[in-house]
Amino acid sequence: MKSNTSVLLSIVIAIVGFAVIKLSQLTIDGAFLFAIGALASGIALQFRGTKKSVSPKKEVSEGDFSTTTLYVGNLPYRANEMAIRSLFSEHGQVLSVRLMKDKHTGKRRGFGFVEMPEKDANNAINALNEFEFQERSLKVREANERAPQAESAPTSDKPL
DNA sequence: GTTGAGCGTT
Repeated sequence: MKSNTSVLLSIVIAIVGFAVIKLSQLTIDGAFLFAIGALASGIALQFRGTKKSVSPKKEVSEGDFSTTTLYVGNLPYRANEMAIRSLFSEHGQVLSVRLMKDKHTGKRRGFGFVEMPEKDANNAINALNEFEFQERSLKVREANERAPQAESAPTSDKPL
């Protein structure tokens, strides 16, 4: 889509450059060189863009499988996200780990959220709930849904 | 630097 535009742009630049150089009483060879150079650069850019557009096609190994957010409570204050991630990774794939910290002081509040696929989530709950982690009994359950998401910017509240 | 039931940010 955009590559076509860039090629078109390069062609336009080549033609315009050709005309300008020709009008500025330079040699025809110079105008040709300019035009060819512009075209070549445009084509080269298109090739690079194509290759780059093909390469970033990894990740998304799970696709849009149903994910469950787990609430993890009674965490030791010295626990960090890496430890929690590695601990939950032993019972399923961990998509994300978030240990909630106080926004004012930045200190950990002792609980967090772990996002996993549903099957792994149940497995992790059964395996890690009330599991002794660093002298603390973990509390793992399904997390309640996040705060009522304010839908975008309410410019005008009008029920149709 | 502390504390110990709980459910939360781009």
